[in-house]
Amino acid sequence: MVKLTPVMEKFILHWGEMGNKWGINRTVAQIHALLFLSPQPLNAEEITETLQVARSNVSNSLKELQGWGIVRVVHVMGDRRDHFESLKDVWQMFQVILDERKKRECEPTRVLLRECLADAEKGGEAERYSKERLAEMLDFFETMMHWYEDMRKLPSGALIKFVKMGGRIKKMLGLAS
Amino acid sequence: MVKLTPVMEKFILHWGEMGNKWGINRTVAQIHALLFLSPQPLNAEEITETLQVARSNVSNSLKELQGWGIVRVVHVMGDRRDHFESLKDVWQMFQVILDERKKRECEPTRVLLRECLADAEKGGEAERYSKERLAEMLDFFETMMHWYEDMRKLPSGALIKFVKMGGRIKKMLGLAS
DNA sequence: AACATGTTTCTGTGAGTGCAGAAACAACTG
DNA sequence: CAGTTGTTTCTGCACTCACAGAAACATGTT
Repeated sequence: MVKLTPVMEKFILHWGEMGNKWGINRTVAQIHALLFLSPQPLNAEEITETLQVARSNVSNSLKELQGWGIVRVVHVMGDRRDHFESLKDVWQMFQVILDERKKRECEPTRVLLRECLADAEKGGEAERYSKERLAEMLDFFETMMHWYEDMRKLPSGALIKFVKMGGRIKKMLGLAS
Repeated sequence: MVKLTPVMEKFILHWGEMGNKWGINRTVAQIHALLFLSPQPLNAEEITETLQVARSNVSNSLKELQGWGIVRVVHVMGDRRDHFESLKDVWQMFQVILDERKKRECEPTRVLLRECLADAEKGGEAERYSKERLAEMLDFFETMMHWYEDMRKLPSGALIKFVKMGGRIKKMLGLAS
């Protein structure tokens, strides 16, 4: 049995709320938080007991987390049950989440915007204004997505260094623009 | 009466779905999409008719959108009703949305992480591992938030230029790191 | 093959939200 | 100051989603 410390409990509950606001199921987020804070991989049974949720709920949520790619199965010697562990590297974790959201939500929007623009061509004058607005929207999406892909490709060390530069970016831009 | 073109309808429906996935009420997102695509400001009545939702729903959603700061009231000569218009600049719009989500969701998380770390100090050995993990998480949040604030401060032209540089960033980093 | 252990899918219930329509409220107009 | 028009808040229903528990399904063991 995993005994939650007060800090763990506090964080897990908050993470659940957060997840909720960003469109992620509360239990899924809680399990993620638990695994993130757990020094060892946990099996489904332990998660069930610790969070006091139904076994089936745990099972489904774990599948969801594996689908996102931030939790994976590992095995413990002498125990045939699956154990689960979260990515522990925060940078990597958010990178994976962003990748996934980009794929699930941004790509389809980009596709739809392209379709809309194509349709708008045929719509003549009636669609003129929409076309303008949606073209800007599409440009925004494509720009941001490209930019993200470029950043994504950097070796993670470089990316972190870059982000941590913070204010100094300003000067660089002064030169570059 | 505002007649929706096929393109408008398509986009509005999609935007509603999208909003949903990111934790934003469907009607709120739809109204936003409608105002975004509308060449003129619309009054609540028109929105009601166009989207076929209850008047009260429109009223509440508009208030929500104003709370986010992406829709504002304007007045039309000879008409005492409020009219509403969306920000039209996509960059500005997303900046406002990000600002708001940062304020509503990231700041509180940062605060909570700080509290957790303080609590963990008192927890001794039992909280050691949690403390490590949460410290990393906090570092991530603070780094990203600072970075965002720095970017935020750039004149918007510079920011856009910067993002559009895309791949060339890589070279700059080569020099800078 | 029976049993034991673990996992997944299915089903029904409950909680939370979204939303329509009514009622209350405010602001103007003649 | 009655009447008109417009806005906001309230109330309750409906729908969705989350989730518990049961049932079905696997896999391994003796």
